[in-house]
Amino acid sequence: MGSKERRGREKKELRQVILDAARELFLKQGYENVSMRKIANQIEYSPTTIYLHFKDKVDLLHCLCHETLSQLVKAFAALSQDMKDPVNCLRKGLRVYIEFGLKYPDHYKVTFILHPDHVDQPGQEIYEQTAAISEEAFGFLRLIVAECVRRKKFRKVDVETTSQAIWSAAHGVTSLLIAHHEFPWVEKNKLIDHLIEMLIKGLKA
Amino acid sequence: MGSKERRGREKKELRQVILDAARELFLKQGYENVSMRKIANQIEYSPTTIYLHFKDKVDLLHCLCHETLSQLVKAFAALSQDMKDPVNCLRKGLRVYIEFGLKYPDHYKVTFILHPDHVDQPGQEIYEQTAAISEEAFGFLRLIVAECVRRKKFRKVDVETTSQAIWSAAHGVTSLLIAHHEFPWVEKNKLIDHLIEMLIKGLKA
DNA sequence: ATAATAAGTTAACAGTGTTAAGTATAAGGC
DNA sequence: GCCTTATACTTAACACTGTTAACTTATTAT
Repeated sequence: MGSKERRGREKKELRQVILDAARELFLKQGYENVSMRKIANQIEYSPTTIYLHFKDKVDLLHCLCHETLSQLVKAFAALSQDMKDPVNCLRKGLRVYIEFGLKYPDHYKVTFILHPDHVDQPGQEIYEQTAAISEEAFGFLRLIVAECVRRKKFRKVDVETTSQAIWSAAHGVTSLLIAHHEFPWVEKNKLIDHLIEMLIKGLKA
Repeated sequence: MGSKERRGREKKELRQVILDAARELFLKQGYENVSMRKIANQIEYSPTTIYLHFKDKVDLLHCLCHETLSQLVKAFAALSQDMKDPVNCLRKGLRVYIEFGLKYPDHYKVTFILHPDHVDQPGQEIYEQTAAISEEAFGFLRLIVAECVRRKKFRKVDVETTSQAIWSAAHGVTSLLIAHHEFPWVEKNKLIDHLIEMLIKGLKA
């Protein structure tokens, strides 16, 4: 009867329980310092149960990554609805991006810092999915920059080059703050704001 | 007599052999995928011999970073001799930094990208050394930016914050060009120049 | 020659990701 | 009801990992 549906639902629930436990542990202790056994202990199942829901440890991280990337895209989508002030939209978008990275450093690492060739094998489903959603996210930046140029808020720069340069800068501060936390950084919000304003001033008409 | 010196020299030689093997393996397979046993196999010694020269695996990575940073510092030192046009000096310095990364992507990866966050344990000798040489390299950038502000080529920005923001941007484009080779980048020199000019325009008085 | 020192090794510990084989339990057909 | 079959989950094991302690071998100094 409906028992099949119930079992399928229970399976999905356990899957989510694993994802939640894994995310919490990854964020608290770092991906490398969390073992499958630790996750299993947390949810009070045997280690091998995880393998009934995920191919391996990397797959687990990728699913988390996909979850959070989707959130990033959603945040961008919400932002680009209101394009009355495209420059401010860009400002907010960059903030969202950088803070996303700082909030989910492990996810950011896998998606944007680690050599994708090491982690992903092209052709794998999860790889294509991640690539697609990344492209979708970058599309928002391209859109906003184009709007800034179209409305002559920015001087007549090449949209693609500018978008890539802006992404580079945003990625730079995000990844450095994540990876080199031993460096004597100035107050992080001050640094981020300064970088963003610098970029925008460098583009203004 | 001189036998003590010879033994000391032989010890240093083996140390360098280990470093070279480790760098090659780290670059080819990634830090996490290279075991002490793999390194030991490569140099045809037992795994524990490495521990006679390095405290642990992280120490090994730190020493490699130190080597790379020294090279970069030397390049910067040559540049900052001629400070007649500080803005152009900054331009050139950024070019040197980015092209250093693109020319020696392996070195750059190990030092600035691969750098795992659990590596840093304040109090350790090698930590202090790496921190010192990083500070030295960064000092050149700080110096140039300060000079730009002092001579009123730049508006009155905070030197430290600006320097950190500039480094972030330079690191961003370098690491992305290295790591995300599959992304449809515009012509790389165009991208680099555009970013540099954007930064400088955003700072000009 | 003998004692001391250093270099390098072997064996082991406690941990890792992952797989194959086994067990209990629930579902479906008769 | 009973039997078969599929599912959920566990146990045990494999081949690794970084690292330490104890041991052996070789070289030096007295």
